[in-house]
Amino acid sequence: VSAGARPAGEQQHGGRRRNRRGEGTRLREDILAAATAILERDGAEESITLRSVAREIGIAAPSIYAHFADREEILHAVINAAFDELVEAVVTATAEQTDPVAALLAGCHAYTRFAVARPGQYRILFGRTRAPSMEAPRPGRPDAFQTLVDAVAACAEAGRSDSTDYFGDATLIWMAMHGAIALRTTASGFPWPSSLEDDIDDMVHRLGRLPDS
Amino acid sequence: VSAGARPAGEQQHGGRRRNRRGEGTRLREDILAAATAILERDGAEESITLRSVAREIGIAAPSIYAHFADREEILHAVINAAFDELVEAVVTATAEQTDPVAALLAGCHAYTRFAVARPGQYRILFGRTRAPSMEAPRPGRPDAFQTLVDAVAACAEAGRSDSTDYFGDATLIWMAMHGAIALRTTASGFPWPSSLEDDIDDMVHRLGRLPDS
DNA sequence: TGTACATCAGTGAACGCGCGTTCACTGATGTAC
DNA sequence: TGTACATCAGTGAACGCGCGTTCACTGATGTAC
Repeated sequence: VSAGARPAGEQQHGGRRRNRRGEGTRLREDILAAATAILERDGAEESITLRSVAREIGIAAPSIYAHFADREEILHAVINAAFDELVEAVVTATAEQTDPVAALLAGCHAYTRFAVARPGQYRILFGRTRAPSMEAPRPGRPDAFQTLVDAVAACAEAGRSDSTDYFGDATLIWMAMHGAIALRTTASGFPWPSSLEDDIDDMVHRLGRLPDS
Repeated sequence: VSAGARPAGEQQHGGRRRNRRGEGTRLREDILAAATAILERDGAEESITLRSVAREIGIAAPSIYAHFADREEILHAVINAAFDELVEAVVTATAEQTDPVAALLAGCHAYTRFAVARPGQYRILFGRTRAPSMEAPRPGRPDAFQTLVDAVAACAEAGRSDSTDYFGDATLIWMAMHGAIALRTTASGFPWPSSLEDDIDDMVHRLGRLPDS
């Protein structure tokens, strides 16, 4: 096949243009984005393979080795990116509210929204056999769980919650939210009597000891 | 190698004796038991393969086809067996108590105990992308979730719970329990402030609207 | 301005592996006569 | 009681597949002179 038989710029692997010199790191971002897209598309972390990622981008599988040592390193990068986004969403939503109860609820809703909007990423964060814990974040990075504890504390100190064990009650809220999210995803045939958002509200009110739920 | 070189009864695949005529169904049970053992041993449903099961029992992989149509059918059988055991544990524990609050708590603790004792089986029940729902049990079989709803109702009718929405509150309890169990398994690095059993108690009390938690 | 050359981004063929599944078979067990 | 034979439980070799990873390579891009 002569070069002229192809429209200008079309390459073998799906039309991707080779990066110019010095722009090699762009492929790294493409790989990460492709891995995340695959994860979101079919939900299973196992479908992120070197070959599926390469196919998605339109490159040859070995090209990935210039940017990641092995498959596991791609997964770690996906997990870290997802974690960063989740933390960002929770922290921002909480900080936007001035009323302490509204702040607590906003943080919890942001957490839930992330999980519902990106089930694959949420699952790879908290559905793995061994998951990254909510604590021990990278130093300097805000901590989503501490934000939740602080939000409960703020409610109590404003007289809006009867909680006396902020860490403990925040833990209960986190667990309950996770269960609500996970079962909604998983047991989709169950006749859920109310919306997920309402369930989260109820759980936060009762487990966070907010009066008049 | 002459037959005499082997101790009597020793077979190629790990010493398993061939079943006698009419006892062919015994291999079916062996396959199920092996699949369950593998699942419990390394937690991941993907490690149940025709070959790993065959290895575990000491047979040739194709022998499985006499008893299961394909790999998926083995998984279904494992899931059904696990579900039966879970339901049995919950229903029995609930029925053993006469006090309604004690009955509700006993059922929840039985659920939790099953999940902790058999994490692989619990996970294959409720951690899959598509899981069997708690409702729609096989006809004639007791229903674990209905048991939970009834237990909440019994508490309310005895004046021991302020619940007015038995189904809804039972759902919240189920979700919260699931979250507590799943995160304990998953985020093992988290500094859990209390025991899982205490967490379950707190959740049941607050979500089931039992006074003096 | 032109050209030789180093560099960088990426390729393509090949490897060994474990998998689900198929196929033609074997040989011990029990039964009919 | 003895023997031919049907049946049943299971075997072993082979298939095609997708995978992670390795290896020697290619050819466009930019730079030094």
